[in-house]
Amino acid sequence: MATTTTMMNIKRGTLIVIAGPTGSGKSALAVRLAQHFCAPIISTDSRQFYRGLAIGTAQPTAEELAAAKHYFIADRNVEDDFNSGKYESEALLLLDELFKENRFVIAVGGSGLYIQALCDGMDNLPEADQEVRQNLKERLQNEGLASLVEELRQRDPEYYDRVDKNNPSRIMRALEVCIVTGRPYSEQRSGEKATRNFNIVKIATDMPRDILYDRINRRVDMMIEDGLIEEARAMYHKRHLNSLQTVGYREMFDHFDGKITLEEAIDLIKRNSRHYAKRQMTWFRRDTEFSWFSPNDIEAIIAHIDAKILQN
RNA sequence: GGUCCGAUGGGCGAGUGGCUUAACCAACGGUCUGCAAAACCGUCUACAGCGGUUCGAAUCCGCUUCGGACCU
Repeated sequence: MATTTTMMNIKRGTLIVIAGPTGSGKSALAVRLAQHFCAPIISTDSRQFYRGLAIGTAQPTAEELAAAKHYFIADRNVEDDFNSGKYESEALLLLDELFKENRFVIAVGGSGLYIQALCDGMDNLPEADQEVRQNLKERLQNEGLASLVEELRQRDPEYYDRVDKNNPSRIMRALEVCIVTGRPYSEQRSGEKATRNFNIVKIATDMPRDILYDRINRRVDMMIEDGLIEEARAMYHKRHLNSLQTVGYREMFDHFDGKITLEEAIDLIKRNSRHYAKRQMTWFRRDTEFSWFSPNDIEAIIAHIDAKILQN
């Protein structure tokens, strides 16, 4: 389809984005909004995509799944390669279909990078080349981070100036792109937001910190009651997979290894979930397009969305 | 009543005269373009109180307060 040259952007519908820290009531809110706006739901949660992780990633319940059509929930295997770039293209394709039938679609989940990919797009960079990445990992092991940082300095001085030189992940990704494309990483970062053919309204859920932490702690206890231990055990032999580098599973794996007791594992899951929630809030705070609401304040949220729609 | 031990930042816990902001955990703030529930960074200068010794005390001495153990 050719890009429109008319003055007005023709938007096909509105994507209502619900974000917020883990345990803040996003899923339930999304279902209520889905019912109100007659909208399907797509997940923006980087771990709820996978089958077999229903308990530990707090996938929507059977009732929630029945109450609204959900996409990107348990629709692939933990072995499947997936990342924010693939998510962007798959999600856009899906939205194209959904907006044929719906004026509204709800996107809910806590993965900031995936939300960003969906709303603002990713630059056209190559995704991970397994061979190159493996090689970089080995070099990190053998030569140390300093060596990789030095190579990055030579290949991409501009990025070198502003990267976090303590962060192996960032260094390796930048190098990976330099090596695969033969051009500096920073040169290929346009920094421009993609334009989408739908409107976007961003809502974030918030609540007092002590209440949030209490909810997180209690939810972990519930996960244990619901069978998280068994769920993790079933994945134990796949523990090396990226999809299982996930709060709730890593700690259980350590417990299965005998490194920590069950009690310790549970406490660590709580702690790491709280840490995760904090990082999420940092991410969403930075994105000033978000409007923050108590997840229970449905009236205000709907009013806010209605007002936004009128503006568009 | 007596003897002895102890008292360190939110927690734990080193440090026995002069570089320790100890470390670690929690908490708080932040970074973020294909592993993102990942990876990484920053902040929180305490030594029970009072007096003394000393050029200098968390570290030595005395008293006080509080805790613990033991004895009669």
